[in-house]
Amino acid sequence: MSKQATQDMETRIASLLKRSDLSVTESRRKILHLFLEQTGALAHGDIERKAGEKFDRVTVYRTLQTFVEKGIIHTIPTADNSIRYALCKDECSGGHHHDHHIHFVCSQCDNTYCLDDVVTPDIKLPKGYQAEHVEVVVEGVCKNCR
Amino acid sequence: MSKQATQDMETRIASLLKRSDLSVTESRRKILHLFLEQTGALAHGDIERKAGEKFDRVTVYRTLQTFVEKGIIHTIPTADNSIRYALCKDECSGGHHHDHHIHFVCSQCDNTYCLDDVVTPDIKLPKGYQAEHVEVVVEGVCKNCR
DNA sequence: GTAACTGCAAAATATTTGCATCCTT
DNA sequence: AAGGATGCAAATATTTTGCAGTTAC
Repeated sequence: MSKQATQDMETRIASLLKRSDLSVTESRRKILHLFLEQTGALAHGDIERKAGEKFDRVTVYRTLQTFVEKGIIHTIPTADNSIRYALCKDECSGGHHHDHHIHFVCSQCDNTYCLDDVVTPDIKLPKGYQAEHVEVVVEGVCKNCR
Repeated sequence: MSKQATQDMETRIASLLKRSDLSVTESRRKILHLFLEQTGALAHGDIERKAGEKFDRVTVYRTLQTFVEKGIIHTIPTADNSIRYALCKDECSGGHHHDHHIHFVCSQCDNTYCLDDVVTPDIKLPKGYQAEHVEVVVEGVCKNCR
């Protein structure tokens, strides 16, 4: 990455954090960096692994929790009980999530993608049920694995 | 419950187990009973609680796993990392799941329902992605909590 | 300087495994 | 009788909490 690009990335990270009233600390910068430099979602374990021995496991837990609360990342439920986290789009920060996109988990490479261009469909519920949020997770084979 | 109804239930349980080549043991009968006598889905913890001190925690783990493998129950992913299990409809036993229904989690009472009458919508994916299974979880307020 | 963040230790939970014993067929 | 299922003990793994030291602003 060019010096300029790195610079941009750091600026972006700092502004993301400040916008959420979070102080710019090393672990937050580093973890946010991991999310920004790749497409898919990350599980807690991925982050620990990618970060090397950089910081404590507890810090990862706390940082992820903070990010979720502030609306910087959101969780993606999957059937195998491993929660994954992905960056929210700009519009949904500030705790107000507008993540009306669907998620895709590849059964081959296990990568998880936010398909931002695919909006969640309207679901017609039986009488009496009132929907607040719809989560769609599609499992299948991704672009790269075919 | 009448003696007749209890009898029917036990017969149904035994036949469900035998159909899946499982021996009819006390813990399997008991756990299956819990699923049959209620509408919603159960988490591992619910089962331990409802079963009282009846059997070992390990047995619950193993029994649930067996039931999932045999297609007697299926898992429902939720955002809070607590996997829930629900009975499969008759048609989908034998490992071949046709659970094309959606799931509903009530944000008030935390109950989870299989809405068998609501089929999962067709999702149009971007070029290159190939869907194998679509999971829809709707969060909101259920019939009983309004 | 002060409030917030981090790392370490340790507690609390959750899940998995091995093995001897018991139960189902 | 034989194979599978269970219970117990214990090994692992995961998540949470408290607190003292450190860092961001």
